[in-house]
Amino acid sequence: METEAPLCAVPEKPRYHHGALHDALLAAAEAELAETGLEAFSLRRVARRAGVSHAAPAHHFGDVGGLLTALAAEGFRQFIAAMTAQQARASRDPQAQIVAAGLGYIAFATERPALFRLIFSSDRPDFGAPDLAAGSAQAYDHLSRLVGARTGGEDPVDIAAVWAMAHGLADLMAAGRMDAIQHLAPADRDRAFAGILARSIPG
Amino acid sequence: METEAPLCAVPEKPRYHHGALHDALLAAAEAELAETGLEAFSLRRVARRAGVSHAAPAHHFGDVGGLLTALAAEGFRQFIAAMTAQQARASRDPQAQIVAAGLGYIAFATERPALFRLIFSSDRPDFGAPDLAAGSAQAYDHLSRLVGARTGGEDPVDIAAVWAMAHGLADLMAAGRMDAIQHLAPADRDRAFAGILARSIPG
DNA sequence: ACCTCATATTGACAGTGGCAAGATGAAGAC
DNA sequence: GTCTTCATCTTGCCACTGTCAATATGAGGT
Repeated sequence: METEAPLCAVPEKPRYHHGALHDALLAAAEAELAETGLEAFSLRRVARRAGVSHAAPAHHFGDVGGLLTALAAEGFRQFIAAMTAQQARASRDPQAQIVAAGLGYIAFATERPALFRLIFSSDRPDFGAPDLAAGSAQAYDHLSRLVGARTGGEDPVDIAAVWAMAHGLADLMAAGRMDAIQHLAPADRDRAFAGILARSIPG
Repeated sequence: METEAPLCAVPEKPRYHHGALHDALLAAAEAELAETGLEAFSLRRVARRAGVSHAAPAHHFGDVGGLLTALAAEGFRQFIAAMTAQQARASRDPQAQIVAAGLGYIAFATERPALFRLIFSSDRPDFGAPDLAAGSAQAYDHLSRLVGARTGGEDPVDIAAVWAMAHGLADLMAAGRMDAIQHLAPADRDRAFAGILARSIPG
């Protein structure tokens, strides 16, 4: 017979045993976070969005902190991906790579402000959890290597300078506080950011 | 008879008409915010701390957003005070003043992380409210003038660079993410911050 | 056929913000 | 003095939240 195997990752029919509820809940949580923001985030709303009972999320993730921890780990993966995406469009020059990574940093914060706040300005995820800690460390290492390629050694202060400049621009953009730059056309904006980011690069 | 008049601003006896509940609630809210953080902030806990009924805060501030708005406005005043306090200890040189303001920025974020997040990384206060908007604008103007004293004109991009560097360091410190610098002795830490802040100053 | 047990649901609990209705008492009018 | 007014504060209620224990379901192995 033709196999009715799960060709689609998200089955349409409401079944008691969902089968892929873990991933479906993560997707619903990410959508919910993007729409309602971190501060209005609710386990029960996520459950409703996924079309599932109100206690299902807790079963898979323990509690709201567990779900946000999983979401933050995924957030760090997307965060690193945003940086590498910008780097791929830039030249191999170490300085250009650092600037590009910074632009990716800012783009992520601007396009996914709630996720950005979850991974950088929230106490609710458990940053000691292996998955999340690994993501966080990987993000730091990524920036660290970029700076190292420029300076030769990996001086923590040099790394902190580059990191803080990118993070400051990103966080202020996510919060909508950079009026002066927010109103610029995208190309002008990126030029302004690139110029600012360059100031933080040692050498 | 001896007058039992309110010599003390905060009466001890529980009276139906508190008299200074507005201020008492603000103080309780600030303490509550510092202890439990922004994400666990609760109107009812504030009310309990102030020794008053659970609905009293809403009467004075409308809703939780109103209380947080008032708290954020007070936060901006303390934020500016933290910068000016550091500036007073530095030389009159424009560059030194900018660095000092940055150190005050960072000190405020480090010592009052919850308040810092309230004014920079929260959607709960109403930033359109007159008091709060004025505080926010005043903080920007403060930094703007400092940069202007250094460069002559007040180029928004120059201001953004200085602001973002200070903000990035402050936010990462408030989140406890700057491991490399967090472990330094206070004096060394300030020296490192001063060096990094200086990189963002134009000229 | 039967059993096992991860998967998901149901129902309850305390806690929360917000609202309406009522209680209190300070301040002014007569 | 008494009476009225009205901001202040409380009480009681509602819907909603996260978490827990108890229950129902059904897929896979024996």
